This record gives sequence, C-alpha cells and structure tokens, in this order.
Amino acid sequence: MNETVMKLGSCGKCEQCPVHHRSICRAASAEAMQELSRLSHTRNFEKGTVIVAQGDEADIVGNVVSGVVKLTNMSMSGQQNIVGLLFPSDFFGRAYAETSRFSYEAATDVTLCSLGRQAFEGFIARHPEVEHALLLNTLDELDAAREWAAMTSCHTTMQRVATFLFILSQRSDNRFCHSGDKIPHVIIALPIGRRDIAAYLGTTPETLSRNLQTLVRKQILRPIDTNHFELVNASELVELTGEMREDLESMYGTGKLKA
Amino acid sequence: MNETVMKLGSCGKCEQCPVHHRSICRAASAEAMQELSRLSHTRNFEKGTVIVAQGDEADIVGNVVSGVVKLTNMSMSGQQNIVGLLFPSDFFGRAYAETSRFSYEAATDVTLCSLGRQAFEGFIARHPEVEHALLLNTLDELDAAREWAAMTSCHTTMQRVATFLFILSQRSDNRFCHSGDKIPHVIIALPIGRRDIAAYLGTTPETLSRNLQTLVRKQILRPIDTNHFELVNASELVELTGEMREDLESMYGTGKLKA
DNA sequence: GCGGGGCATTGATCGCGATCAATCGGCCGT
DNA sequence: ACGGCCGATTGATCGCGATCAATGCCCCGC
Repeated sequence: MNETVMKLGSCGKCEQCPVHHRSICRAASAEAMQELSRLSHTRNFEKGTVIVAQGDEADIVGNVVSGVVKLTNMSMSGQQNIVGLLFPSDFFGRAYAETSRFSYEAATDVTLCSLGRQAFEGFIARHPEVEHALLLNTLDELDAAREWAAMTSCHTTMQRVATFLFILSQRSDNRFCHSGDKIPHVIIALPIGRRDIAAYLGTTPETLSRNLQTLVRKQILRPIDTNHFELVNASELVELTGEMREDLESMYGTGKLKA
Repeated sequence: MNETVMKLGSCGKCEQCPVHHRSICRAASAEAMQELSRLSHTRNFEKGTVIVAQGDEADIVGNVVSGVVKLTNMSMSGQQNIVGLLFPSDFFGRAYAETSRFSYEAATDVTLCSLGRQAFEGFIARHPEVEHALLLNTLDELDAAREWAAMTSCHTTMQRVATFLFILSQRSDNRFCHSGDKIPHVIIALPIGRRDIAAYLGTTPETLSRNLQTLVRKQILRPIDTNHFELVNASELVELTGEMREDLESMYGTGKLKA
C-alpha cells in the first residue's frame, strides 16, 4: 500500500491528508481539524475483509483514503447485492444507527481514516459546520442513489454498462496524460472483479463480458489488460448511455467528486 | 380537498397538524414550532400538477400532509422514470440546491405544508435540532433508496410487485378494521395508476397486471375495485418478497387450471 | 517448466418479460 | 342512455439476457 498515506494519517496531520479537501473534513475549522487529528487514525484492510457486517453494531465511521469499499446487502437467500461503491474521499459508515443495514467490505486493499461512531457524533455535535457538511453530503448521495436506481430499473444492460464506464472515466483518479501527448489518454480502471461489477449493474458476468467485448469491437474501448481499458471514443460511449448524460455530468462534474 | 387540514395549516397551528409528530417538525422546540407556524402555509395541488419541474429553481420545501407525490426523472426521450414516492409526513423538496434534479408531481390531489427553501435554510440554521432531524431523516431515506435499488436490480418482477404491495400494506393509513371482526382487514390502496406503478417497479403495465392477477388467483389478494385490494394472506405475500423457489410451477399451473 | 485453481471469455439454449394488438370496463359530457 | 375516451386486462409473439457448459487465460506454488 501507499506508505506516504499511512504515515500522514497515523500522524494525525489531517491537513496533509490526500482527501481532506474533498471529504466532509473540508468544512472543519482549524481547531476542529486539530481535534479530528487526535480522534482519528488510519486503518488498513486487505482486499476481501468485511469491515462492518450487516446487522453489526456500526461503530466505525470515517473516510475512504484509498481503495474501494463495497456496500452490500445480503439477501436471505445468501446472494449478495451490491448497493454502492465507495471511492477515496467518500464518507464511510452510518452515523446515528445502532446497527448497520449494509455490509462494508474491502473490494480492494483499502485505507480508511476512521474514528468511533459515538466519538464522531460527539464531534459533530461540537462542530455544527461539520454536521452541516455531512448533511449536504448525504443529500447529494441520496440524489445519486435515486438516479442510479432510476437508471437500473429502466435501461438496457448496455446502457448500464456504458453509464458505469462513463462514471469511472470521470473520476480524476483514472485520468492519465503522457507528457508529450496533446490528447489525454483516458484510462478506465475497473476497480473490482467482473462478478462484483455485474452484481452492481444487475446483470451477470457473462453478459457484462459480452457487452465489454462489443464496445471493444466498436472501437470505443481498447483493452490494456483485464482490468484496464483505454477510452478511445468517449462521445460514442456517452451515446450508448442513453438520455441521461447531462444528469451524469451534473452528478459527477459539479458534485462532491471532482476537486 | 380536506378543508379541516387547510384551515389548521393556514392558521399556522403546527401543533394540530396531522403529521407534525411524524415529520421532521417533531424535533422542533416550542418556539421553533411557533416560528414554523408563521413561515409555513399549506398549499393544495390537483392531481397531475407539476409542483417543481426538473431543472427548475427548487425554491419550495416542506412536508406532504395528504396525498402522494411522485418524484420523477424525465429523460429527453420523453419517458419518465419514477424515482420515489412521497407519502404524508415525508419531507418534500431539496434543501441547499439551486435547481432540482427531479420533478415533483402530484400523483393524487395533494396538500403540502410548504415554505420557501431559503426561509427554511435560515430557519434550520437558527434551530440546529431541526437540522439534525433533517440529517437523520435524510440518512434513513438514503438507506431506503439503496435497499430499493438493490431490490430492483436483482429480483424478478413478481418479487418487486410483492415488495411494493408489502410496503403499502405496512403503511398504517391503509389498515382498516371492521368493528365486529376479530381479524383486521388489511386494505391495500394503490395510490397511483398502473402506468406509474409499473414505471416505479421497472416493468410495464401489462406485466404488472399479470402479476396482480396471479396474486388474486393464489388467494393472496382479493380485488375490491381497480385501486383497492384486500390482503388475504400476508405471509404468502412475504414469501414472494424473498426467495422465489418453485413459484414458477404454481403460477404456471394455476394459470392453466383456472383458465 | 508444470500443474492446478480462479477468473474471464465464448458458446448454446431457454424462458421471462417487453412489445404489439385486441378487448373489456368505468367515467365523462352531451 | 348513448358514444367516446382512457385505463386496465388479456392474448400472441419475439428478443434480450440468464443459465448451463466449455474453453482460454493468468497467476500461484512446487
């Protein structure tokens, strides 16, 4: 893992945290930051670790510093539904709930900036500006969840795949630019395995694979390795997402995600 | 419309509001309630009225007092996606956003307790306990939206229909009890038309209708009129909500037998 | 290098649910 | 009552995507 991140976090130097300007911490006053630095500490989890299980006491909250966290809903029949994905700077956990309604699982190796739930609740009670930031953040997430729900319920599998890829391509983490090139090469890094992506998109690994290969055949994607594609033709990808493109842009362009 | 509600609302007597103990107002202090009484006023909307259109300035917030509000996401191709339904006591509108990402439309005749968005923002800034209640409310809605999204992405149409009916049956508004009966008759009132329900469930009116008729044939529902069913066998409905098992057989078999 | 296991891809088949289309039923105004 | 209109139901057909199955691919440990 990234040792720099670890050291900065464990020193409590929130000002140097790589995500502090994007997470809810951005609203914290100077003294609040200092208090946060004392209360919080980073923790690392290996890929596959269940950080909080569904129904457990949800006693940890915090921010994702690096990696991807899967938010899953186990149905009684045993199969796990992916409800959402948390990326760096996303808030993690569920404040003000005794138990968690979802499982939080490390989809990759993950670094979290965490603190106890009750400590956090006390903290934001003392710092209303952070509670306000949490409110704004939650409202945005609610909008995003509703838009995603609307999308999955009414569109074809290809539209969902295209939308998912488009969202990933918008993440600045995934943008790379060779110094000499005029055109930025947008690399889409699939953060998790096919099975999980398929579950998130409400389809199967087989169908997902077929759709990806279709995009490759259409010269929209160029495969680099199993988990990386170059986005060759972004506009055609957007076409395939259907009619929601400006929603997506507003969601990921002006929202909490972009710096 | 309900004139009693109107009068109570327009007089600003929040204490007598039929939903004030369930909405976020329940957290307001006595003085906050008085301020709310001055700031808010009830408004009635006829069925079909677009209260706030997608992209409009979202300058009204409040609570649903009676009726059902559709939360929709219009795509440019014209078809509208139903993102959520708001029932009495649900919070309405989007605080802290210049424009609304969804349309709010009266699915039935609707009574709202409304106030200006900026007035509301000022109000909760002066009354942190209400802001806190809004935060809790929003967190709950986020969980609910994610659960719904998980459900729609992975389950069959019958499971979605059963879940929807089950949720409706859980609303106390829909429980009625004949005085002499030992067993309460649970009446499920479909609050909106088939087209809208189908859109909400990510299916078509035809498939929805077929599934409802299947439930009637299985003696789980008894039709009263087009928009009202009696829930005869709640436990079987719950069964259909979860794992499917050999429903295919009984569905298919009953259909052939009865026809 | 060799073999094994997990994941991704490709192939073949089948059924659910969308679609097109017709009929039925309630509710309106004239 | 009558006809027109809209919504709900029922019917017939077809395609997308789930499922089962096989192959290919990569990364391990030995």
